Amino acid sequence: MSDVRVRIAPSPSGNLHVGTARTALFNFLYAKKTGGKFILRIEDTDAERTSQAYIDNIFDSLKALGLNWDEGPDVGGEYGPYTQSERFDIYPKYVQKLLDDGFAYECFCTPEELEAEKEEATKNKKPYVYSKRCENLTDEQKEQFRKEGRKPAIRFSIKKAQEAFYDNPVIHFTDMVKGDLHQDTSLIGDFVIMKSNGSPTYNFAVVIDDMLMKISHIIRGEDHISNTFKQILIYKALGAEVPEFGHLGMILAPDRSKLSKRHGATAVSEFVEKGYLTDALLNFVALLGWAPADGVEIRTVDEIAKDFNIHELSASNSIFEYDKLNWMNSQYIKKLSTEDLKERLKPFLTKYDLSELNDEQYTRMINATREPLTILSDITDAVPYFFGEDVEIDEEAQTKVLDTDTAQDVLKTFVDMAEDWEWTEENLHQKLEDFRTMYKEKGVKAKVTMWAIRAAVTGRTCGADMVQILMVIGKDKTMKRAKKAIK
RNA sequence: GCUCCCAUCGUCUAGAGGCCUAGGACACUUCCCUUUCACGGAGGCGACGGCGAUUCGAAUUCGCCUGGGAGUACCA
Repeated sequence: MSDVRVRIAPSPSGNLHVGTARTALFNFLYAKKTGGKFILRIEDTDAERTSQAYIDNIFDSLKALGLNWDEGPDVGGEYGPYTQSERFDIYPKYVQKLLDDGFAYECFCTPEELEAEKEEATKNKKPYVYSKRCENLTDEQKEQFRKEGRKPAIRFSIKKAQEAFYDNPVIHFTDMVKGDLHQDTSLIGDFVIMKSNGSPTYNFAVVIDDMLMKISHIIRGEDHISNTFKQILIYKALGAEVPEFGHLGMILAPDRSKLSKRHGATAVSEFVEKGYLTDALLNFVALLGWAPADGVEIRTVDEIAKDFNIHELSASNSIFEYDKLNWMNSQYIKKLSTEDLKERLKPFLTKYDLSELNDEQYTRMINATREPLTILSDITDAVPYFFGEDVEIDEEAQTKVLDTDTAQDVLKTFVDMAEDWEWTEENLHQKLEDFRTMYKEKGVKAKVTMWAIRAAVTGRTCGADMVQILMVIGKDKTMKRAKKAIK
């Protein structure tokens, strides 16, 4: 078996999409599993839509996901350059070869003429297939067009290629995930491989690049299936070895439409900004189409790679549901060390003055509030009461708790007694327990007792463990807030 | 319109003729734990799109229908 070489070839017309990330992951896994190479190629032939910011975003996102490439624009490699726009000078040679071998021809049709053909086809409810009117132009006719100032595009002759390599116009290939796939080539129009401005089209450039980069397996979205037939014909016409193909189902939004901006985040970087961990995102996206044999869903890329088999991927589309991603993210957050979490949470705490807390207090706050975090940004609204002298009392805490006679009584007693308490974790734990017991004997439920203190000190009816809160806030602030809540 | 792909709980999936009164995970829900929220633990709800065919036997094979998705550019 020849060396496995797979690639991810994003087009920098946007930030790295989660769908692209999943495709990259499956390629990466395949390379890892087979000991092959994973290559990154930037397909920026459409200068109009390309921007450096997007290229940077693609690099950064892929790196953040840990999908490191063996060859690519930045790291180089034997078969560079790995940026398509830097490869423009190598395509004409292959166009010429196709021209010489009769697999391609010049087309002088104007956009208007092409448009008219298309309209005619739709009017007659016929599928549009290029008329091939330029396939057998005489030299005189070509000369005439050139005199008119027309510049030719180069089209690939589907029929010539088909007849040269297949007995039947219906051609087949075996897809690694979908199995036998077929297409009637007579329905494929002679597509342009080189635009009149001299730049190659996608279908041509990919083949040349994949061929020259010795890509052995092409794993990509199923939206490329129709391209695959065209590309196979080009490989054949060029006398090149046709790689293996594997087409993945698409990722759809919950409404079954294409995952787009209106559904929320679509780019990996957007998920990160929202507080998703790249490991969780990658793990989640791996499960869209792949299932672990042992049922253990939370696993690292290495663990996935061990059991990964491209032939076991699901052939169908899958829907991107936040519920499971959220759950997975919370699981990954739980596994983070305190030190790690402390750092990762800082970007989401910028609205607070962290200098109010020393390291011990900050650590304590994080440990006390980390449990319910689904995404890192949840921390923002979970900790306001740890900062500032006073707290904002929310409505529920005020009316349902602080306004009650019981709460007022509890607070008065608390203020009296706590004045003498030694402010250590162990002691507070004991004192509060005794406090609850005392009230329980008066017929006040433990949680009602605690609610009063919590409402006064945090302004809320729920939150982190009270002992931890008191430890972080300190005795002075606690007493101050408690007194303030007493009417 | 035409072509191609796909089709198991709401979602992600296991299942490659009898092991399936269809398994797991998320979500939802009940209970337990508990100073609140949560976490955790134990349960529950919940699916083979329809119709034919093959077979002693079909979620698993075949056909048709239906539904969903994709492609149909001198975009990638």
